[in-house]
Amino acid sequence: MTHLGHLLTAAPAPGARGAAGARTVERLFRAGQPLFFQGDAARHVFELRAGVLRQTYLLVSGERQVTGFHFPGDLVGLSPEALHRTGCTAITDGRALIHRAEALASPTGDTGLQHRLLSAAVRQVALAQDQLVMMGRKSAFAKVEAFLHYLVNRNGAPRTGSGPLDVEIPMSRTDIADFLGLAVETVSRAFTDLRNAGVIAMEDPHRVTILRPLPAAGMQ
Amino acid sequence: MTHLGHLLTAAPAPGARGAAGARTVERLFRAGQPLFFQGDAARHVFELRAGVLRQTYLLVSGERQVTGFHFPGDLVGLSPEALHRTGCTAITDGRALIHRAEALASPTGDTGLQHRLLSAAVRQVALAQDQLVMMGRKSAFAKVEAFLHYLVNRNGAPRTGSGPLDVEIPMSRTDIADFLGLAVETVSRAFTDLRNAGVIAMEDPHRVTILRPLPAAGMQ
DNA sequence: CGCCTAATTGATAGGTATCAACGCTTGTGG
DNA sequence: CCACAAGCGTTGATACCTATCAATTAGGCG
Repeated sequence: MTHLGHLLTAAPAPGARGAAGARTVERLFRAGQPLFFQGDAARHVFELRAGVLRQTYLLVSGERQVTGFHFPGDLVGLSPEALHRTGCTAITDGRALIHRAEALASPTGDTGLQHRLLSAAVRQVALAQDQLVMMGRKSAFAKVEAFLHYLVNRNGAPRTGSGPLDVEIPMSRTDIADFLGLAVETVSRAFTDLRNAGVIAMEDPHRVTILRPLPAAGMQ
Repeated sequence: MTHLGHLLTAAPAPGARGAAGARTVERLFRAGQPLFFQGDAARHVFELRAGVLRQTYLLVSGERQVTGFHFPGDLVGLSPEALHRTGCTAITDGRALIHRAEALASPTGDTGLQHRLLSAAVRQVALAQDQLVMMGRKSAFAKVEAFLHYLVNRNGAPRTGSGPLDVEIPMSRTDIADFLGLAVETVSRAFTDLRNAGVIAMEDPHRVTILRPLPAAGMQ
């Protein structure tokens, strides 16, 4: 896998209403509001500036798979087809830049955006792989443990060494369950077990403190 | 998600030893041979021409997660970091074009390759999502069933309507197990159950025939 | 031939999905 | 202001499924 991460940081993001004109607009959204639905025409790419998004895949059986959560800095809405394969909904209030799809592939388009796009796509692959590793864990306990690790990394935590670490959990237990392929009750029980085991403290369901360092996700 | 799939087909692949010079070389590999290891410097991107690859993520606990299988046409080896996050091994004999990483991001580089690269990355995201949906299935039976569906789609099968369909399964039961997050025995039992249920016929472990149409993976 | 790996089948214990009930908060309407 | 409904999170009981250990068979290879 080739090193492309520097592209994201090297290319400055264009202003929402800058010289680029009407190609890019900023949009505010509120918690619970959908950004696009599964099956919609994929005409825009969203550059998340604030807030948390949930990407879901619906099955004919009615089951739901959360294929990812998105945090500020993520580019969302890429599709290999003309239609969205997944739907995307806001978990919290936030805002995003909306880029028109035409600017993405055309040679006359924003090459800076194109590079960031490639970088974002490569990063999305890596994040999906992380999720696969999470879901591959045998026990529900280990899955939720890995999920907390994932949250810490994605939230851009200050990495305060080995001390206690507060973690915001903006999504619901149901979202976590559909993310990890577990039942809601199992996720809830796993949190309780983590608390009883002294790994975390739980002030409320959406705010926990990691007391012991979590096991490393992979092989260093 | 923006429509980018046409880029892959629109841009002709450069010849292995064409005018581009020594930037791209072709490499033959044999079954079992590693293309790169987890932790290696990510200096090349592999454009698979023939054969099947297995991408794996090793955990410190010794567990292994297969993060994907690759088939001809795939671009393999992209990484958001300087090092490979996963290892890649050949399951069958095959061959691949090896592109140097420098040509990928530089403005003077092969723009055709860059576009194919973006398209491939977007496709990899979609494939990883498919895998997530597979792993999210509750029962082992449904997981293996979805895996067969996945294999049919990825092999570029002729799609002969509703008739019986032969499926090559180049990977081992262990690979499938680590791919789906199951135990080897469970995968083996699922195949047996599928045979007993009349869904498939199994001439040998690596060659099955789908007798009944598999349930659609998602929501159309 | 003997060793090794892969695949399969059996038996069992353990984990998780499922059904059910409860407390809590939120929001809505009387 | 209060009553009620609805959603979310948690906990309990139980049946089912799967991981695990174990044994067997078949095939490849030195």
